[in-house]
Amino acid sequence: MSIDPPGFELPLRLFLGFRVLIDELHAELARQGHPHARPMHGFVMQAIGPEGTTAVELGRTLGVSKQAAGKTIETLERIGYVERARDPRDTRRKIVRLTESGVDVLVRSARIFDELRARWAAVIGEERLRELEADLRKVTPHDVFRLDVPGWFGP
Amino acid sequence: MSIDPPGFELPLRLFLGFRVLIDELHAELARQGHPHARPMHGFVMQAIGPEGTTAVELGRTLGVSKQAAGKTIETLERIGYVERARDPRDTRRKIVRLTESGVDVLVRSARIFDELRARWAAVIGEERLRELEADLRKVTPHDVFRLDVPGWFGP
DNA sequence: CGGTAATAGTGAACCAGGTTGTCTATCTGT
DNA sequence: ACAGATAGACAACCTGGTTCACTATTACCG
Repeated sequence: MSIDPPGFELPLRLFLGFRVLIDELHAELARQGHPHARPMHGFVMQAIGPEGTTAVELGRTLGVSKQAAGKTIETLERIGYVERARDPRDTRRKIVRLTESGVDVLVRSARIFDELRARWAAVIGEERLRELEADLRKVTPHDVFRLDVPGWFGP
Repeated sequence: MSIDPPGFELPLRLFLGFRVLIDELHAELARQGHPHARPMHGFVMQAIGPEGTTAVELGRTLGVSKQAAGKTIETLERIGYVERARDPRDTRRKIVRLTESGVDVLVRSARIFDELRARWAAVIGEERLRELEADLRKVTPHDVFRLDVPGWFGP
């Protein structure tokens, strides 16, 4: 009744690879003065983008409810990665923008990810790593957001 | 201020690859009569194994507290994938075992994962897929459980 | 122009899963 | 035989998700 045919390994390895990168990213971010950054914050801030967004818009891009997006924004605001201001042309809207600190996280994350990628390249070879990325691109959706990072555990 | 250097793509693709497989697995499981199965259930049931475990033991293998393991077991019990019985030789312990239905999920999951893997092989080639798995094995931990699937979002 | 409909944000109640702390019941070992 | 370790359960709390309900504002249209 042993259940571990080849098919089981692939998703596991993909997830472990992801986890290794994310864990090392956040260990390094903590060392660099961002101990409060959480895995999803990077994704969310990436989704907010340089132009800013609103809760509804953010919810749509991330594939979660506007209320969930609102809560996440609140958290990011509390940590100081984001700030909100009313839109003068539509006073219902509140525009969410990255603060300097928020941008700093993204910039550092980018640098750290590059370093981690280089470490992988040193282990398996730059050529193989490029192939790996190319292959993954072929079997994954092109729309890179809508990860539903939050939510794929739920109902 | 655009932030998307090469380093950002790798973790994203790994995660997307994982998500695609998991989502398709559960879509298919739902079609095959297991609409209540959740992503983590598979991992947990895999960790329970054919011999059965206890909450404490399960917590240790998964890398979560015994209470968390206990809650998950409760959920699995409610769905009917697992059943508990006192250990006659140590009446403190409650041994958790997969039910027929639980085993059925694992068997079907294995089959579905194999099919999904075959689909990927058809797209990128069996050879490249084997290389991809081999490369990931080199950069990920060998201990395949202790995913901390639950918990890597938290503090 | 004014009334209806759509939209943005918020709050409340709930759920899943995680944590820690505490408590009881049951071994285990000296 | 008793002290200490262990298994399980319960409570309180956190995060991040959901839906439902409500207000305030804007947009559309007859």
